Amino acid sequence: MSDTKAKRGKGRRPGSPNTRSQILDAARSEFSSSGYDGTTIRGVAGLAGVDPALVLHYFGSKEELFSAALELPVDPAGRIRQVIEASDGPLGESLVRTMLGIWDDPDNRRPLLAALRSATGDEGQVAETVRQYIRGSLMSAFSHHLSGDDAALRGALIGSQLAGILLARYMVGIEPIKSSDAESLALLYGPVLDYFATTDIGTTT
Amino acid sequence: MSDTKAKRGKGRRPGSPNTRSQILDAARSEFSSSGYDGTTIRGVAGLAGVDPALVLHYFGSKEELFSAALELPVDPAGRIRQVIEASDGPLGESLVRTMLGIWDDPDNRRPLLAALRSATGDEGQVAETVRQYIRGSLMSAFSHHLSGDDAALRGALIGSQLAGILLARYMVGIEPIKSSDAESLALLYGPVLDYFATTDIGTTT
DNA sequence: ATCGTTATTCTACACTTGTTGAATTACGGC
DNA sequence: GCCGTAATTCAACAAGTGTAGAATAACGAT
Repeated sequence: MSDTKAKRGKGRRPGSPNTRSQILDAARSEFSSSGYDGTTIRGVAGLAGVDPALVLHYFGSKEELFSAALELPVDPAGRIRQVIEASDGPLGESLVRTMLGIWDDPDNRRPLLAALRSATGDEGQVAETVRQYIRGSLMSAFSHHLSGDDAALRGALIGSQLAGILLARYMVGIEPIKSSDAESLALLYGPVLDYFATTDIGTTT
Repeated sequence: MSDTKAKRGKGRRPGSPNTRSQILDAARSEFSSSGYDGTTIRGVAGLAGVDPALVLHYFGSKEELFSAALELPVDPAGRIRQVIEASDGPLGESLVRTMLGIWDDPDNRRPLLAALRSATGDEGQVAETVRQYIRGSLMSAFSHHLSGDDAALRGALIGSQLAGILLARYMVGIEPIKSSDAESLALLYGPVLDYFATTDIGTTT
């Protein structure tokens, strides 16, 4: 409680070397709140109380740091498949509930936000990777268990609805969606998802 | 057709001075595809075939250039109010149709994308302005003509659904939403919007 | 023809960025 | 106690950024 201005010299620090995870934590925080371009290695280092060079000593470059920060604590596509398989009734509510459960967990929130920010911005190669993941794994998780020709379309409809929730709740912060509890939102959006999943729709190009 | 390598000297150029709008056009293009941070004045200048200093001669700074590029050719909130007032029946379809009409117009697409990108990224002051516009004018345009206590909630639900469409169609590019024609999407999403607008929902905090 | 005004470029500055290499200190095994 | 290895900082570079000021050339009015 008394070393606020510790001006330490060069060499190695004594004590427990959990520095690497502190850096990762700081990186997640910065990436999720400022996006890829908006995040600077010096900023991450400062937040972790560490020299910028150390960040690059652990992770080789900014891109690698970003990839490491994106290593999600959960596998979203997997969880979605679980939910879809484990419910035979209307699954809309469960989907919303599960998704919000994941996003409301502070451990997941920041890396997920970082991923979504990079997918909606345009930050080169990594962003495109995230987008391909969304288009590929995530979307197929939605549509895999839907029958019929238009499974892809219905999966996309579901995905777009969920994406709208994320945007409103976590990115733009629209009330009352931002502050509602997850259960209320599940009840509100559930029927719509079921509608998308089941309703018959004409052929669409 | 033969001056591809024109290496012109210092002074003023002869001919028509529509340079200012060319710069604005280039700026819209860059901002919408690369976001605020990703866009460089030199890049804009290069795209407009002009010196970087000229950009700052017309618009005083990068932020002002951004604001100028955001000057939308349409007033979204106004159009929404129009649509809502001018239809007494189910307005879901009309809403989607109108919104996609605006976004599919190439004149609007880029500034709108630039705005949305800045709202979902975190680029400081201007981004916050856009977000406040969304939370304020846009949202109240949705909820203004809905009766009852929960008008704000229902407006937010509608807004989140529309936002999901934008994200899927224009930002991440999820098929088949990306390539469907506007009319099909209006038919698909319309009923859901009506559901949000009319269905009775319990008190939510 | 002259003159102020405007459009345009050139050059340069101060700053921030990602990244590198050398220097310094602690740790762990022998 | 000694030594390789890992952790950590320092100082610096090259590149790119937004921006400012001076210089030059064309325009419009008189």
